[in-house]
Amino acid sequence: MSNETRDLYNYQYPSSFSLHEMMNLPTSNPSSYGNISSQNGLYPSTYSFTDCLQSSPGAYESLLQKSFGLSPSSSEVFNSSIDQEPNRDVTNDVINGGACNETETRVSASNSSSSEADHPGEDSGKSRRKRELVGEEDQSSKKVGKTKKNEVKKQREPRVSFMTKSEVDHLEDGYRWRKYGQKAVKNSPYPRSYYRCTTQRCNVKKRVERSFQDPTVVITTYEGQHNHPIPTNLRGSSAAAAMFSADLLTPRSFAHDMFRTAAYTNGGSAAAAALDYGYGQSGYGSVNANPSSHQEYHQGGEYELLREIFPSIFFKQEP
DNA sequence: CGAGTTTGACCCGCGC
DNA sequence: GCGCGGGTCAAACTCG
Repeated sequence: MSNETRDLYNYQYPSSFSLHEMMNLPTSNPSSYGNISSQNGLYPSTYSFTDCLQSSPGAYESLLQKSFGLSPSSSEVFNSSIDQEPNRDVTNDVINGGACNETETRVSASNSSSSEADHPGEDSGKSRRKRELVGEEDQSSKKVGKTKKNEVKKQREPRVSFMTKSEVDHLEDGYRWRKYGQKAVKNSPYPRSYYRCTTQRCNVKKRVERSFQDPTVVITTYEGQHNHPIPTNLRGSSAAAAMFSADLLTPRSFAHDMFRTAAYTNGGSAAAAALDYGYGQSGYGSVNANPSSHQEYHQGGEYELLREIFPSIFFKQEP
């Protein structure tokens, strides 16, 4: 694990980590709010979801642009905060959030380099090196993986992580993911699952783990940017697909994740919908790009609710 | 039969 | 140099 990653994690999960304390919110009703936080250092580190809802849709889009880097150069914005103030006290930056929905989400982002992002479709890091070695040197022995001396130091994709209060481990974001690994996390009873985008030449990855200090909190970390549109057949809704812009900036899917979570946890059909994708399949971290689950979600009314809440997002652009 | 999951083994970076 | 832990691979397996 790189220093950068450690910084990111230290930043998010200080030893005294308490979601409620961090959000400066009463613990009696922990599910009645949501926050979006940013670590860019240029904007308030935490945005209140409630504030977003109360403000105009345009203001919310503006927020997304700022906090998720939808404006031209997201990388630089997020990069500086992680590198410059990794130990910043999150608690001090938290804005109080009122009743909003029943999902709380914190978002952070990091980006140590953009070289991979400049070449979407290329694999990164060890796997590529390993494959090259296997292919060029010895196909029969995959254990002979020696690092090439002159190889440029491994560069990372932009990373963004967020915490979501959810019973579901793997939040659907519209993309299709293939699980390629699972590891036990040190000092945590919950494993970490590794997913990769199933689209060819798209090397976006995401890690999903559950906070051991607050098991109701799911920590999702995205790495990289999608270089393809959302599989529309998964959604069955052009409006939902339109939520994701053509530029496919990763953060937009985070927003979508939050909306999804909000919908799933905000209403009577939420539990049933949540059960439909995630638990009850083959266990921890099953892929959930499930058309049927979406349909249930859509028909359950949450979709319409979100359309009302975030009209500018849902109706932003039709391709 | 193809797509996705599981899981043990392996690789590699890092701290000591 | 060694051990640890994170990340990845890939064969075997499951499921629709």
